[in-house]
Amino acid sequence: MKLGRSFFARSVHEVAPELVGATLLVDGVGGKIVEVEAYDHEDPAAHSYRGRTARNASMFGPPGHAYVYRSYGIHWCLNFVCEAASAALIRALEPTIGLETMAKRRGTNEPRLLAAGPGRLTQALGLTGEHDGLALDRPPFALYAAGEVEIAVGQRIGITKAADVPWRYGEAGSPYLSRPLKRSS
DNA sequence: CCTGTGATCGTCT
DNA sequence: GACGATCACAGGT
Repeated sequence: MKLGRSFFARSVHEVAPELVGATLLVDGVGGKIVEVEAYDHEDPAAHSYRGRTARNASMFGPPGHAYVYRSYGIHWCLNFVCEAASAALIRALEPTIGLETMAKRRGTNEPRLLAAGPGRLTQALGLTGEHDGLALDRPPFALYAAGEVEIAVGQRIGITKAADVPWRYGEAGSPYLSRPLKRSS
């Protein structure tokens, strides 16, 4: 089942865990989402926390669109916009389709290193700032609902503000996570 | 396994 | 002018 705008027009805290196990393709290349983090409007760690700016405009747009931003001046990071200026950061994929393309873009043949981390993931999928604001239910994006997956929960990675909340979700035991997660539900 | 560091630059203060 | 929702690599345990 394809994921459309209605799927994303909810709280990011509902949407983010449901994205674990979903399939994400960009121009037919991608795999299974295994790691996601939630960022909401009242969250000091969220880009939308201090209101709308040129960079975060997509977070204030309609749900079901991409928010892509540059990280550390080097990498790109992909988010799925949810309701109320919130977004889910897509942190890791289990590569399934287009392995050769991803390996070429990443410069490695190690499957584990193709998309384990937000910067690696965007590089593997060929995502850049040009994809910021694009709808997720139209090409080049394709998104399919998750099957049965055991979810693990933990603290978000790489932030200093609100670092304590358990808003990181992943597939328990997956070797494709950016970092391990403890089993929970 | 772990910790530390450099790269690199747009964004916001 | 400081600081990142990161990554790769180096070195020590």
